[in-house]
Order: sequence, then C-alpha cells, then structure tokens
Amino acid sequence: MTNESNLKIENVVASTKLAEEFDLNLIVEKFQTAEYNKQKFPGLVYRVSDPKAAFLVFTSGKVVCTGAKNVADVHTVIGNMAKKLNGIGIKTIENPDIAVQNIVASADLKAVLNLNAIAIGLGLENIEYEPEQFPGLVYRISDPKVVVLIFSSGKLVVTGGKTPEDCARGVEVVREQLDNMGLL
Amino acid sequence: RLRKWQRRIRVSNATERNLAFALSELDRMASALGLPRTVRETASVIYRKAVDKNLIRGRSIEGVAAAALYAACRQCGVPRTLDEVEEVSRVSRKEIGRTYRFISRELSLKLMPTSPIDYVPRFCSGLNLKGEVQSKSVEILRQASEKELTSGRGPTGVAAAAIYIASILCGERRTQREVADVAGVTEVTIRNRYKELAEELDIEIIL
DNA sequence: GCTTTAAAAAGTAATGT
DNA sequence: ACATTACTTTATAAAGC
Repeated sequence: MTNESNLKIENVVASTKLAEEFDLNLIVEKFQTAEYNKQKFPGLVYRVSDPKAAFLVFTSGKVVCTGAKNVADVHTVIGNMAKKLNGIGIKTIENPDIAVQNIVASADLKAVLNLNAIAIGLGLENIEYEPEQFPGLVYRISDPKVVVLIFSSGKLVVTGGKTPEDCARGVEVVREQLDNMGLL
Repeated sequence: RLRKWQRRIRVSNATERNLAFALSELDRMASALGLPRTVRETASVIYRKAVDKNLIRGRSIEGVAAAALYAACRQCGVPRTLDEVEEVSRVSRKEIGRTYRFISRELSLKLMPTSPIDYVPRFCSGLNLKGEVQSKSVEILRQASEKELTSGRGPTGVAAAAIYIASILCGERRTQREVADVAGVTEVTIRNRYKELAEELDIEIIL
C-alpha cells in the first residue's frame, strides 16, 4: 500500500578533478560564455545546455558540476566538458573519479499537514520550524543522512543525500513517522 | 604566584566587564522595544546560562544578547519579530536568527513557533482597538488554526488579517495600510491572508 | 563565516503596470 | 489590483579571504 515515492530529482551536485591545473584566463577567452572574476570568486563559471548544468572550474584542476537532473547526466556533461577543453588544447585526466556530493529532490505526501503538531510529534529538539522566517519545517534525519523540508501542503524537499536511494529513504522515514503519529 | 592572582583578577574583571556590558545592552534594547521588566529579567537569565555554558565563544556579546532578548520575548508570550529586534541591536537579522537557533538548541529552550494570537494585544493597542475587537480577532485565529490556515504562514501576517477582519465586524474599521504598518507586513500580505480567512471561515466582509 | 552554482518547496516583499 | 522578479530555508564541493 502504500507507496512509491513520487520522488523527483531536481538537482545533482558532483565534484571531480579533470587536470593537475588549469589556466582559467585561457579558458575564459576561448569559451565565450564563461565568467571569471578572480576577486569575486576563485572559480570560473561555465554553463552548458546539452543536458543543462553549470560548472565551477578551479585553477587546481578540480571541477564542480551543478544543476544536472540525473546522476547519469553528470557523467555525460563532465565528459562533454573534458572534450571541449581538449578541443581548446587543454589535456584532461582520462577516467576522472566523479563524486556525487549532494542530491536535491522533491516529493509529495498528498495530504495537508499541521506543522505545529508535527513539530511536537517529531520533538522540538529534532526540528526547526520558524514560520516567521520560512514556511517549511526543517527535519534532519541521521539515517539516511538527509535533511527534509516539510511544507503544510504535504510537499517535501529532500537534500543532503549522495544517492537517489538516500532521498527515497528519507521520504519514507518521514512518511512512516507522520503516519505512526496519525498526522498524515 | 602573584602573577597567577593577577591573571585571575584580570579574567575576572574581563568577565564582569563583559557581563555588565551585555546586561546594559539588554536593558537598552528592552527599553527601546518597550518591554516589561519580567522580559528583561528572563533575557538576562538566558544570557547568564549561555555564559555558564560557554556559548559566547566565537560569537559577539551583542549577538548573543539580541538572541537572548528575542528568545525571552517569545518565552514570555510577548514576541517581537527578528526585524524589530534587529532595529534596536547592531547585529544583522541573520546573525540574531542564527544565534537564537544555537542557544535555543544548547539551552534546550524548546519554544514553540510564535502564535499569531500573541501579537493581537500589541497590534490592537497600536491601532487603538478595544477588547471586543481583540476577542473577535482571537476567535478568528482559533478557527483559522483549526482549519489549518496558519501552518507555514507568517504569524504577524495572519494576526494582521484577523485583526483587519475583526475591526470591520466590530464596526471599528481600520484600513489595510494602518494594520499593515503596525504589524510590519505589506498590504498585499494582509489582502492574501484576509481573503483566505474570509473564504474558508465563511465570513462576509461588507465595506 | 563569506564569496558562487543549481534546484525545489511556499510565503512574503519590492517593483512595475 | 495583479503580475513579475526576487529573496527566505536546506545541502554540497571548490580556493581564498
């Protein structure tokens, strides 16, 4: 009964190392849409639309990729990025280790929720709920290690997970706890 | 040996000096916000507990004092918004909120989110509205809470909308702008909230 | 702690017509 | 009055201040 998590992955953040070092000044002049202001931020910003994503490229050769909708897309976009760099005469590491650092997902419990009751039910010391500042209740779960934002509409945002499974489990933990307290 | 004593005296002096500064800051801010003595005392108790637990390390005295006052207002049932506390302190709302979360957790204050009802007396007196309107506002807010119209909404906005409706029902109408000004929200927010309350609670507003 | 990136949730805010 | 844009919260890596 119950459930398949109508989980939707919204954003995947990953990091990797594509070279021992990068000449960001060379990359900014070759990539027309790249942005680079060293005093503002040490990384070069580069957006791609293939699969949509944004890169932060550093002089150390390390790269951060954000905005991808899939874990698979992350590999695709990073592969494309390496080829573009090669095309500009920059050599890159062959099979870079790509580490997913964070996944943001949304879900829907399809029920109107009483956040005050949930705050008490989950324990005031385990949650943060300040409607004056933000409409969502913040619930930090240790296993899986994710943070879930719970809204009165029943919609959820899960973040902090490293795999889609972490996010799915986080949703189930919340669903189960609310159900057990009769708040669903 | 003498040096050890001198160091202790110095530390003691510094500690006392800091505490005196913090307490004077609490007093200054409390006065600026027109808070009663009980709230100032509650705030100083919270601040002293924070000192005893070494929670000031890495934080400014001003920030902890402002957060303690913010917490004390809520604990005493006479909440001020982070914006109001920010106005009388010299730290940003962001830092007051961050420090509040920290001391709240470390001191296990376990405060429930602010209730819109707690804002009614202050807002109503600011609008020169009598007890009848206050009672009506509270009644509306209790119904709103039962019908789940307050979760996730800003407490001041919901309170303002309830007061706006109550003032009309009691024949002592205040404009959205007047209510918005005392509540510190925009007219758009009052409009959004009062429309929702009127519709869901079947209240007819005739202007 | 901050800076920058991406994305969702829902409320509130600022600005523009 | 209504629309659009923008900011609030969460996590996360990166290099440097």
